Amino acid sequence: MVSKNNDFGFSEKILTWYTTHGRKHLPWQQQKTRYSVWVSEIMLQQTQVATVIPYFERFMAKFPTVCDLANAAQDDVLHLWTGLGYYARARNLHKAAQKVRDEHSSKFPSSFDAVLALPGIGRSTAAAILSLADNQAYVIMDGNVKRVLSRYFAIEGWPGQAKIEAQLWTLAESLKPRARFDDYTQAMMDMGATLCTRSKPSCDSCPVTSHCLANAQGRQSELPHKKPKKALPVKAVRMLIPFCKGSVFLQKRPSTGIWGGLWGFIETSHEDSKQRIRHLSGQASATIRELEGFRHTFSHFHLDISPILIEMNEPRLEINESEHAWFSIHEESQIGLATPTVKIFKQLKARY
DNA sequence: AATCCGGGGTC
DNA sequence: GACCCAGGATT
Repeated sequence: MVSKNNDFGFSEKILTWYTTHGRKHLPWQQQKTRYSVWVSEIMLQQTQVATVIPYFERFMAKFPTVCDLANAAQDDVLHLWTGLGYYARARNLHKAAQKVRDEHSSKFPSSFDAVLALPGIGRSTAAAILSLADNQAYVIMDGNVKRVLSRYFAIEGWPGQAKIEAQLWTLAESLKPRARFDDYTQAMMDMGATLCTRSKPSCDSCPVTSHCLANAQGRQSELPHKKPKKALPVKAVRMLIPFCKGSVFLQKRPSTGIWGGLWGFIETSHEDSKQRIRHLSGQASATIRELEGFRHTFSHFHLDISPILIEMNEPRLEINESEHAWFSIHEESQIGLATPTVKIFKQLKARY
């Protein structure tokens, strides 16, 4: 038996704090079901609460049940995800809903292993769904918990590292309460989000500050240790924009890779662009002009985008690749678009 | 174990 | 501009 870290009563202190100071009015905390909690947890992966709220409201209004989601078209699902990022989350959500429909009689499973087997759900998200929606005895390990525990135990090393993360899981298990697993999960997230924040934590208001090693050592700003950083590489692409009578020509991107499943402009390297432009504009008389370029930064590289407008008299294009179509820039289509695509749409609207 | 996958809030 | 956020899948 591992020595208990909760002799001090860590979880009891956290739960008492939550009763008075926790968040209880977020949209996904009302009429909680495993389905609604699941949708919110997926949206909240690597995404802040304030950003998620309007997306969650729209999503639940459009797909009130897991069955509605399973039966939806992928383009409809991705459309509601436009601008939220990490689009694989939406594709996995859709696939998982179909799995629930086909293998669980449209009822979101309640066993940990069955939930974990759904695409897009890992250990922490499975634990969040089952603790928050069902009060099952699981603890989570998200960015908030990592920060709280890294400080409380003065953990050395970057929490994203596998060894450190395993250590944090063990500590989190050792602090698990005997009941109120739903409140405890929410409380730990609230602690990290509202009190044990990344910068300027409110240690004076913290219910466990008396036993916090970071506080005792005055190292709150140093912990948790930061991710080792490295310089981001720069890539450059041209985006070709065939334009005719208020519509642009887009292609549906492959489901793997960047912006998977979204619709976007034809991308070429600077070297190949001349030939591609000649080929695209050769079908009808066309005017070529460069729009203002801009940089789009991902977590792992910079992308310098040079938009090339190809104004055509007739929407005639001979493209052999599948999944191409014209879309009006003035009417909203029910498809998923990446943020740079939306940005170019806005440039075009200002012009026409 | 390291890399891939976005976009935006915050400082 | 740097950092990071209710992480998981892939390699």
